[in-house]
Amino acid sequence: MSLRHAILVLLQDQEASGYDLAREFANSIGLVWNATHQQIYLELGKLSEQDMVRYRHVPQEGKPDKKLYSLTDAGRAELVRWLKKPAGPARIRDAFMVKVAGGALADTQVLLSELDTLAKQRRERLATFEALAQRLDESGRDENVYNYLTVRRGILDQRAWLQWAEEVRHSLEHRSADSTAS
Amino acid sequence: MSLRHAILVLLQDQEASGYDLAREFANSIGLVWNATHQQIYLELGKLSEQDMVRYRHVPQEGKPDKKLYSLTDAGRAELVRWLKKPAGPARIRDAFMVKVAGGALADTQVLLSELDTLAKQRRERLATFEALAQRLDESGRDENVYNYLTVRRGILDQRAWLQWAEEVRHSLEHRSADSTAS
DNA sequence: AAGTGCTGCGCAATCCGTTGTATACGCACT
DNA sequence: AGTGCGTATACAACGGATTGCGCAGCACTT
Repeated sequence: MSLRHAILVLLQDQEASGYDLAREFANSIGLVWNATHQQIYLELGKLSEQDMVRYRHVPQEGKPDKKLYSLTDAGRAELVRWLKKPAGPARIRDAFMVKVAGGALADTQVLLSELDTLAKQRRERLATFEALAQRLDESGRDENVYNYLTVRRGILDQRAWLQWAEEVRHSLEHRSADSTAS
Repeated sequence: MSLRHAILVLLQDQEASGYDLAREFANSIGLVWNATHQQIYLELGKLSEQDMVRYRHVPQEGKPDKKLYSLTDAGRAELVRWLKKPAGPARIRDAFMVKVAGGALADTQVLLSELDTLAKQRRERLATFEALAQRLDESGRDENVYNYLTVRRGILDQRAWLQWAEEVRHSLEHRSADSTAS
């Protein structure tokens, strides 16, 4: 249960609305921890009840009003406390990998086309991250170490996945050629 | 909601007890989809109510009795059906990565020691997977494609993570040397 | 003799997360 | 004029997942 801590981390740098956070969870941090907007608004509600964050109402023109949240001292303290104790193991739910494992019963063509779709997404992300890494590298290095390392993780992860995808394509195309021939 | 499908995939090859499945979820498949024994037993219960799996009671000596589950035709049909429709995006919850992102507030030494612990686990897994890959490679290649690809994913993933860990160590040790000196 | 760990199954409570629905306005496209 | 998209927040219902607890016997260590 540390969606709350992920939110606190994001609010550490800058104040943000629930909507802003949702976007960040869809991009950068999303590779590491995902959450939908409903979860985020709910958690922000709890956090502000517990005085870990505060918000100020910001009226806008042409757009709905928003609430900009920021950390309180209690929130920062909670974050520091959490950072000290060991993190639990990472958890993943990768349905596509489950499919590959059960591939013997699957239609190879279906798997291949899904692989393509996913590979495309990964390539896009990779490009985004590489651009981001370069920007971070140029403007101040040491100040952004933690952001930089996070982005690097994203890059290495995408590359590893894409390399694996190549192997899969090779194996499956080989297979489908066999079965087409027979 | 496809813990059920992960279970069906595992039962595709061989009959297994809930306990066996739990072990597999802690090892091989665990990298891709995780589940605890309570979840597994619960899901096996539902699956057998819905006639997707059947079980036979196997008394044992010196050990508790067990139930060996296997797929029914309905279960196999459900699996095939599921394999056809596109998988949702992968979801992850990696608390350690959240910590790195929030590293500015963290104690560098704590992060480094946690990194070591995780790296050790990853190295062990990597060794296990590499051994497994070699065995699969030797005994029949094409029959085990899907297992082989799954294991390959594990290998590439561990390697990417370990490479990243090197970068992190480098950056953080540099940092801690700075702060010690100042 | 007591503690620890492995094999094996399971219930109950609670919490987390997903999905569906709702509201509200402006802008762009068709 | 209608449809869809982006900004912005939020509730309700359901189902999935975690945590805590419990039982039971054998093997091995301390």
